[in-house]
Amino acid sequence: MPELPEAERARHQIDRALGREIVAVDDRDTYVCRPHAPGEIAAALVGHKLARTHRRGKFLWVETEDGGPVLGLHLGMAGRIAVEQPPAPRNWDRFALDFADGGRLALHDKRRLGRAVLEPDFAHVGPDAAEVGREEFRRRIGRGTAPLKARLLDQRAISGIGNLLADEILWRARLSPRRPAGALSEAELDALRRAVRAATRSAIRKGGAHTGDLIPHRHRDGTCPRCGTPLARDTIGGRTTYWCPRCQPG
DNA sequence: AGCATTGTTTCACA
DNA sequence: TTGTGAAACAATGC
Repeated sequence: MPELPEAERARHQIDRALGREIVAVDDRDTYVCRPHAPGEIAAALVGHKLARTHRRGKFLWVETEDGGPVLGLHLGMAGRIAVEQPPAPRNWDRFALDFADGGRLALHDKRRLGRAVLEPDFAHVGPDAAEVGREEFRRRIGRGTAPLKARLLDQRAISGIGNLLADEILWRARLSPRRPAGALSEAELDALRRAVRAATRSAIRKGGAHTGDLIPHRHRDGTCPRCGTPLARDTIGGRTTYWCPRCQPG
């Protein structure tokens, strides 16, 4: 599930747990908590209270009160954040904080590609896709020979766009996912940025990246919801890509 | 059985 | 050196 809209939703979940004292931490999953050893995150967090949540793209982090340790979280391919008062015991809770009031914050993740880490480093993560300014967007996206879709998925360029959102954005902007990123005009880059913001905000409002207009048609035999042309399908940027060959030529 | 998957990182190669 | 693309990672569902 998780792209930028789901990460934003997860951030709101974490907000519900602010101010409560952490009394226990389940950090036993050494893959999700790598490179930390079991107990390391627990030792750092127990006794602290979560103070403030942040998000850049799909990356989440939480400050603790009085300048205490920072906890970084990532939902990976299938993660969710759940904050529950009477903690419902669940399978697939890969990481969890227990609070003094009996509540629990859990990273629920069937796959184990989610991540919990202390003092996360975002030096290599680009600006948030919904916040990036026009000039910086032109500079970071409109360069190189990589296909446009691959560039949108590159979290070092801008962060937050995943496979579904990328297809939705390119369809809205009427741009081919195969176009070399550096070949776009400034006008095309500006239009693309508008589509990024519009699709992202719409997805946050509606509840997820899967709510896009193109997404229900993203399957073999799918047709363009705008013109009815059968959608093209190929692997671009390492991911399965659907687009309308008529609306998005090139 | 085999392949695909809404993500990220690492490695190989031009 | 830089940029790009493929593979690895873990686990599940079709």
